[in-house]
Amino acid sequence: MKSFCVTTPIYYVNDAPHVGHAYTTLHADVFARWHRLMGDEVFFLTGTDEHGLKIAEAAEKQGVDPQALTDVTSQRFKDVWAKLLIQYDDFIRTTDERHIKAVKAFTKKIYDSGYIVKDTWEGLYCISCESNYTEAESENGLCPIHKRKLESVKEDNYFFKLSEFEDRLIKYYSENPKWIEPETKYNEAFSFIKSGLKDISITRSSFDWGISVPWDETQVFYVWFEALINYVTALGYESDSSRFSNFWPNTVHLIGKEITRFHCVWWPAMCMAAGIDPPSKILVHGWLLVKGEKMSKSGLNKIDPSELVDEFGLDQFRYLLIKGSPFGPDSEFSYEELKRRNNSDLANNLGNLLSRVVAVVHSKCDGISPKCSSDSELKQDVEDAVEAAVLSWNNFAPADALEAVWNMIKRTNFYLEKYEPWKLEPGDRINAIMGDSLEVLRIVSILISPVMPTAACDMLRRIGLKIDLKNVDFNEEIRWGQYLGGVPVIKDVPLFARIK
RNA sequence: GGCGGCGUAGCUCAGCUGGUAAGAGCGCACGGCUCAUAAUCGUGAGGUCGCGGGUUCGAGUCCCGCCGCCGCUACCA
Repeated sequence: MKSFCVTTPIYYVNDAPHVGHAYTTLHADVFARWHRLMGDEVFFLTGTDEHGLKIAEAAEKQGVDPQALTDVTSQRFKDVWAKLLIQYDDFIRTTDERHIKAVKAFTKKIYDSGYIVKDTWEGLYCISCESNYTEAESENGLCPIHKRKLESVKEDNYFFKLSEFEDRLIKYYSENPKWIEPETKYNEAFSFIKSGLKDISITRSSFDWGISVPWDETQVFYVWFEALINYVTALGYESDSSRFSNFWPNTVHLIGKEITRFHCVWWPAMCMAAGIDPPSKILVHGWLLVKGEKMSKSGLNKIDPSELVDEFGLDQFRYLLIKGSPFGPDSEFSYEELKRRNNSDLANNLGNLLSRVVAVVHSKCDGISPKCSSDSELKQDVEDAVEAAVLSWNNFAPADALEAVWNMIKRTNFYLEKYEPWKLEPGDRINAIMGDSLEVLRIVSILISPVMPTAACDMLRRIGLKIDLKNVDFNEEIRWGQYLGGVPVIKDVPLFARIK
């Protein structure tokens, strides 16, 4: 059995879940569901990142314990994922005891190998921004935003000797040209590495909401350095070697483009330092833009995924998010576009196809489905579409996979128009046409099930089938000619409602 | 400043190593149909492929310059 592991970033709990988070997590979910459908052993990991200064400050402001605060804010993510039917196998929190233990083991290993050393961090700090700046960013020693003088700050910290991994990273990148996709992000990270790497400060001593350094209790790890380790924590690093070796390094990380460097430069070096292989693949996606602006916590353009689920329906929202924004480039996200796509792709094409097929079976076949024919003229188109969809799924291009499926749907609407079964007298001809149409619907429902799990089941129910999609031999089930008919076809409300 | 990307029909975008008459979806217009969720099917619109040069028998597709937008250029979740 093949294994497949997919991860999302762990989300910083300072931020309320929005469609941007949902975009990443939903992609991970459909990839996981696709691989489960293929019969692979799947591990889908997500979670929350809960340490760091910002959380400590927020907790203090509210007069609560940071752990109590993150218990609440972490739960918000779980709630949204439940609403979106995100089927993760594990939800890790960086405040979990298992993570703290794994971080200590992981970093101790690096420390013992001599790749973590103590040094002094010096930098420029803006009190208004509460953040550090580099010489290059400062404007004559002034903060580029507040135009006030930057303070020079010094702190004794531990440093990760990233510079020592330059050659190994270059070698790794050269030997694995497809390990980061899209290619532009690979190039970006690679050129960053080739331009020379500096050591990075990985601990803080000015606050204590973090994981303490095992060999120096006066310091805690910088959130990023610690957070990345979650990926191996959950897979059983130093705690479950059989699971770990089963899923690592054959793991796919899904990330947004803003965190490319941490994942594509720091993380592989950290793995090398700790003596494990880097992950096999990192997929970088762009942003969802609202009127050209990134949807983010700081902007006012945050969109709550729950509201869209309420508006469009669960499966509709899942489809719209996957189909509307290809994985990779930035893309515009608008309510108008969602509505249009919902009405044309879902209501008019797929939903209406189901309705008209069911209606004709009722009016011409007494509501009992005919068997499909083995030599339908639809057969070749369907087989081509299946092949294209499978290829796209395996290339992590779910929007393209859906496109291929919709070609089958359009083809079938055309097929009905061509033979006008509603005009024919009941008989073999009608039976063949309707049986073939039902067969397409059966195959469609299997192919869309990773994206629209409940709609897929509902379609199967309506065409009189009881297929447990959790337990099918995909290659067997997807072949043309399995719709045997002879079962009642169910009339019901439209599968997908039109909006306004 | 350095490196890289983008600018194709009203909208969102495909167009790999240059070569059948510039494409798709949506929207729009007209026509057909009436089984279906005013759904579906057909036809169409006539876009200087950012601008200006160049290479070539032939260039969205290669080269140069220009304009506009964007990303990366180290510690922001």
